[in-house]
Amino acid sequence: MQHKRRKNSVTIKDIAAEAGISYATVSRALNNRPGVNKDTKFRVQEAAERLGYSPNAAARSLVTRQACALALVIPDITNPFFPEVARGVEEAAARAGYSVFLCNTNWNGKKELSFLSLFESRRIDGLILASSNDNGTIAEKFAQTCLPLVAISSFARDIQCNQVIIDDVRGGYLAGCHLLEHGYKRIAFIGGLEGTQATKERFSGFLKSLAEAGIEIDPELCRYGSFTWKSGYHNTLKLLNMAGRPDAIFAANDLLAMGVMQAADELGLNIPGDLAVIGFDDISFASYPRVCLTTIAQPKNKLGQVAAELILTELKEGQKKEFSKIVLAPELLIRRSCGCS
Amino acid sequence: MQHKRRKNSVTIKDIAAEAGISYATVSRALNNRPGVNKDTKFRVQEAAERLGYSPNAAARSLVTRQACALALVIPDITNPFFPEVARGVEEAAARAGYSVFLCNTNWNGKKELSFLSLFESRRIDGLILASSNDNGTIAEKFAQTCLPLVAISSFARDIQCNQVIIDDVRGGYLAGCHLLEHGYKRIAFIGGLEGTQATKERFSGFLKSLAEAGIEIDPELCRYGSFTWKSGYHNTLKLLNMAGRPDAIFAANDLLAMGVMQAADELGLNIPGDLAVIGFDDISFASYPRVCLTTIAQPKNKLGQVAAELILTELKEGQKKEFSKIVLAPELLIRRSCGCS
DNA sequence: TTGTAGGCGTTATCAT
DNA sequence: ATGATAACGCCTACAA
Repeated sequence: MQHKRRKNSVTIKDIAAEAGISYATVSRALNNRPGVNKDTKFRVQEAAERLGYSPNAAARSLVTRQACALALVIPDITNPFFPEVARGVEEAAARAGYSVFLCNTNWNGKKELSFLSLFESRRIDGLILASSNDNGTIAEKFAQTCLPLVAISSFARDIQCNQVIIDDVRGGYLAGCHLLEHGYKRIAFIGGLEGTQATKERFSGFLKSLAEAGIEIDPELCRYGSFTWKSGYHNTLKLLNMAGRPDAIFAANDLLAMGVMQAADELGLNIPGDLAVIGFDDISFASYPRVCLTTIAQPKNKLGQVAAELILTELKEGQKKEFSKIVLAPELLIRRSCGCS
Repeated sequence: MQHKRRKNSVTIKDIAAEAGISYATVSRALNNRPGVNKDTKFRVQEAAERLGYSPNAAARSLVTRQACALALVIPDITNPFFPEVARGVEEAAARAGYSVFLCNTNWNGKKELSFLSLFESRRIDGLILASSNDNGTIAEKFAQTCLPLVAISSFARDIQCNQVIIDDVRGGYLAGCHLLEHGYKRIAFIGGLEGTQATKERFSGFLKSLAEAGIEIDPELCRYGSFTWKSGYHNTLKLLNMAGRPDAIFAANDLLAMGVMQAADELGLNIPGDLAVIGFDDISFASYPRVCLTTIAQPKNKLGQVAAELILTELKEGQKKEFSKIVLAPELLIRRSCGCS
């Protein structure tokens, strides 16, 4: 079967013919430009309706040089953190009449970079980037395109572009303080990949809280891996089998914290009775009664919204001379895993 | 500050000037069309590279009438079922050089419909629709646009369009059989919204398994609500406080099943000792040790991939005369909530 | 208030 | 193998 070309759609010229006027006027009428007679405008709208006219976005962007589209680049939509961000972005964009391209990089730097040429080609208006590359080398390349860009989530902080981030240091500090207030003394830390921005900053905030309490951390109690519950599980097993085992653990995200719980369960340790745990993120399952994890909540949806709005206003008002850096505050969300109530 | 127009980007005309040839030839060279001298082609590519050329997608779509973009319409990217589907769609699309617009409807029929005009305007090549509207009235409107369309997930089965679905009836049947094999006799059913396709079909398969075992269901044991764990929780509470309370529950999705577990926990009932539970979906948290839910797994990622590929081949080979209806098989995934091992 | 015409960056169809 | 040139559908001066 032959490939059928899409049926020719109706254009403003068709409308012009139908309404018996020039198509320039049709364009004006349809775009609510001033200086169009009230009832020619009415006739135009009526004709457009009748003919089932739909403006051709490609033609329009060709002349306006605007795609009315943003791109959202994230490592993995399957990770419970990102869907909420994505939803925030989508909502804010839709409200402003913008569409959003979903770009899932699968933690693959090459794929992430490959999106770049796509964006240039599509003349995307702006992009929101949660880079899979933590040291910012990829983000830097994106920044060089001059495309309105906002980087979100964790990555090298010194990169030159707009940023909307969570105050990870403060989050770590809050976590540490909460544990300390409960009287825990021997607190362990389980991070994601070592050297990673999120891990480092959450850890440093945590350290600060310890320092304020006059506690020096035992390096034995600091373990790293990846942001998965398996990693949290294995590290906890090791921690719990040590001579002087910890009485509390700060896990750098909720997935890790769930791994902590799993390990404790297996060893017959009660949470929070024998071991306290605090996480980071507040993914939806943290609130599930069988988990009931006390955690440092990130405003994920807001993160997405703010990021999108930042770009949108920049699109409207022109790029600023300086880059914006918006930092959102994390919040302690108390549930049961630390011994409260 | 004035709005700065995006800097004029380099076009094939610039390349033509640079290489000293006509821009028609440049176009040919860049698109690997036959009939271009080998080293003019080389010169063109070289010039393009040097000038930092990036083709203008809008201009191209204007003439080719292809946007090289799909749209993915889903009710809520935050629901753990959809991110996996989205990932499947994105991967398949990206492999074929297509981008995907993320359209989150928030279970809002109006917003869902509003996307329609957007798609027409953008001349989307095809769309994948998980309608929020279960009876198919919205999907029908989408189908009328003549846009290559594939409907996924649950909805009225008789609607005229391509479909990629999970065999919900079989899923329900598998669930029922598994419970029956364990010797449970008084099995309850907790669905989502009553009348909803997923709920109905999963229930009917479940009924069939009971019928084969010569068991007639007690209407008292069938409860409905919404696909949330709260709903599962409340319904289970009622079920468990009945005179002849069930010894097993088939929850029409995993979220509901988690609510079941929560209620059982609260009443001090052991799972699976005092009450067996089986779910549907296999969301990632079903495998978490503290949940360990036996469930009917849906191939979510595959669902997305197959849907995207279906559209993509239709785009390549032209629309078929008949609509495709691909039904994917669900699978029993045994964990601990029914008493196995 | 309305019409004319040029241009946005490509692809495609003619010639040459 | 290459070059003109006409679309594609729309916006926008500029002219009337």
